[in-house]
Amino acid sequence: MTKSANSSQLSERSLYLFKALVEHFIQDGAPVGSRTLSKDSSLNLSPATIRNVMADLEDFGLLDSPHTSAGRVPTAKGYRLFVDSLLRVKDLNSFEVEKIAKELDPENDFQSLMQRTSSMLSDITQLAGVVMLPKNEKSTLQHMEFVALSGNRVLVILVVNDREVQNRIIHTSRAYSASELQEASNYLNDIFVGRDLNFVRNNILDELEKTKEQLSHSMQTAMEMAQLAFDYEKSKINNDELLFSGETNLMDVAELCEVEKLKKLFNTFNQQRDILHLLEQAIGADGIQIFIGEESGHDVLDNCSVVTSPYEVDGKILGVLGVIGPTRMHYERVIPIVDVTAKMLGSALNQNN
Amino acid sequence: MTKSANSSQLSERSLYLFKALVEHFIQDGAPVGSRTLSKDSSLNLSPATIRNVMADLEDFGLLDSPHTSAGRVPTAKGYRLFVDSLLRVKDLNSFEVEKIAKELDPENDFQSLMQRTSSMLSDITQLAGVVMLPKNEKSTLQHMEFVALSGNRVLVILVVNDREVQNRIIHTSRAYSASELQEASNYLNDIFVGRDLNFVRNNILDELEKTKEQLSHSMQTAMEMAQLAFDYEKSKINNDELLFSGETNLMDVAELCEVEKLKKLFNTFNQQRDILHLLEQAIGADGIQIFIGEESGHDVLDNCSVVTSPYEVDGKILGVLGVIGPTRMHYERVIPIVDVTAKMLGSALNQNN
DNA sequence: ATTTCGCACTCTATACCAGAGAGTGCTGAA
DNA sequence: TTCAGCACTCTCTGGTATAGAGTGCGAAAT
Repeated sequence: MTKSANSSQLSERSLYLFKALVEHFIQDGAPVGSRTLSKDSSLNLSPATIRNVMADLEDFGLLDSPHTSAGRVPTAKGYRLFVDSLLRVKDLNSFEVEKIAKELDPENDFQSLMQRTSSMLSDITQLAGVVMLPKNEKSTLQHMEFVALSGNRVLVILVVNDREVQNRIIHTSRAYSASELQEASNYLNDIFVGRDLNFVRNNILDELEKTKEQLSHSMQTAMEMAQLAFDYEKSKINNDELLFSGETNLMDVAELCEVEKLKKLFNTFNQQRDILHLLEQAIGADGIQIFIGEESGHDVLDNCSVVTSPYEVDGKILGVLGVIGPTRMHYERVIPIVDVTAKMLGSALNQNN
Repeated sequence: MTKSANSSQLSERSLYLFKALVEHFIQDGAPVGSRTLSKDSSLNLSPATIRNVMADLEDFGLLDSPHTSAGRVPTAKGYRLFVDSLLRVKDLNSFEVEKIAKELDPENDFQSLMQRTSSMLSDITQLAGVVMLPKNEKSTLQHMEFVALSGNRVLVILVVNDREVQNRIIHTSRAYSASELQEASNYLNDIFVGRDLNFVRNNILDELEKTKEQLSHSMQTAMEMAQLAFDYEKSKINNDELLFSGETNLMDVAELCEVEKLKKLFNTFNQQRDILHLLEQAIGADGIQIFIGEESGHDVLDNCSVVTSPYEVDGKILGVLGVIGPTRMHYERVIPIVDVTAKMLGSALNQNN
């Protein structure tokens, strides 16, 4: 102990044993004792020696024992060391790559591509999958269309960012004819196509004011349309920025089998807020990022790890996807899955772009 | 016992006691014993007498005892009798009606109205809410629009049934200009607006063939558009016909607190199939319909009841909504909530129609 | 004839105890 | 430095005893 406490580095052997212990624990879920590890690891050491090493590892904060006679389990810090330095990631077999590729067929439209990505992640890992939809901070308006409905109602359709369609119903002061609406939309399209949506929202009235002299009739229509359409937009809260899948898989996880914990976790998923916040931290990361247990800063995720990766098109990061599971998960398998999925989603989006 | 076995009718007093017992059980969740009931019910009977009555009720299949010394619980048949004949439904207080009305503001668009209905149901009952979206068997096409995207891609927008917007991306053999697309959509709109979507799907090519002589250029464009747009339509599976809310509320229900059961239940929700099937049975019902425990025919719902009501516009039933909870739920409260919600949703849909 | 009392009986839940098993830490010898 | 030995700690399991709740039934009371 004196030695290991002095040296800030752990010996090769200690690390080897630590790795063996973590792998063993990930496999079994039960605290690992010295006897087990002695048999298990290829270096022939007696349980007693291993106990010494384990005591050192515990001093370093890498291991913990639930109680005196229960073997050791890795701490969050331990997992951190494990995934950062000791883990050797497995390559995916061709069958798995095939499966991912098949699910992420670029032929799918945007929304269903996202949906498929999420459920594929949960399916293949048997954990919970999550996909953050692209933040549309820089949404450019591509097309605008008005359709007359019955009553004094008009359906507004906005095509944004070359793929996304938003629609909403507005109530107008009077009924408009199809041709009036056509005229108004032509007019507005001419001015605003290619502009940022926020810009449109903020400047629409001013812009229209400026060009008031022109064709006053279609102007009037356009004014009302635009005003109503973007009033609505302002009040709209987009509450569905995350797509979850396979939450029920987590019910099989022994660490989470208390109903109370599960409830909190599921509620957190439903609220989205906390998870969104977490994933936003990963958006800047260069590739895979892993949040282990308490590291995430959210109590509900205490026994959970989140493996994330941003996905990008043309080098621009659009969003983040990942997998949520117990800290005791098969990182060597989950990590490449998340990695490959992020890359494939990026390229699928690129193709269908 | 001889007497009650002979007479197929239960005495007034037995029914009164039965009702008291069910109410007591719904309140507490614990099997109800003779002593408790004797104190509780206003008619002054000794526990022994009540025991006799309870034995009769058990013979009738209305009660069951988990074991010899545990008091009685209602059976599914018992609940049936209770909700059909004994239950006195409470009126909602104005506060609750207010709340429902507020959530179901007709100003909301169709999709969010449905979403709000579901979450309001779960919120107000503290159980799980479910709303079946209208089956669009008779979808009439109201408007059709093509928007050119980058690459050889075209965004197809269909407005259906005066409220619903469907959109999809098709890949075309070459790039089309905005004006070509405009021409094509004008052309197709002229022919098909107001027709049933199935009709359009099946006859689109024939119809176009018939009018081939006319303007051959816009025809060609229209042909390709139409074909691709509705090919896609054919392959599309609408998997989201139900909107669930508040599933996690069920985690508090004592009867379901085993993780295994919860998992099965949640999976059933996700698959939608079974619940959809159940709700379809309620679509023909005249008003509130209740499925109690095993009656539903799905094992996962063994300890659950489903309270449903169809909602309608102009006397036409559009779909079904309801609440899923433990058999031991406060029917006298849940029933009017479901009832009022269905009516209010109907009128909200009517107004925004 | 119905209701009630008394009593024996059944079943569950809880606490307590003992023993087995797993694992540790420490000491002293190799 | 490693390791065998040993005392110790803690959990888990099974058995037993006991209290409590509730029943069913026969006999007495109304």
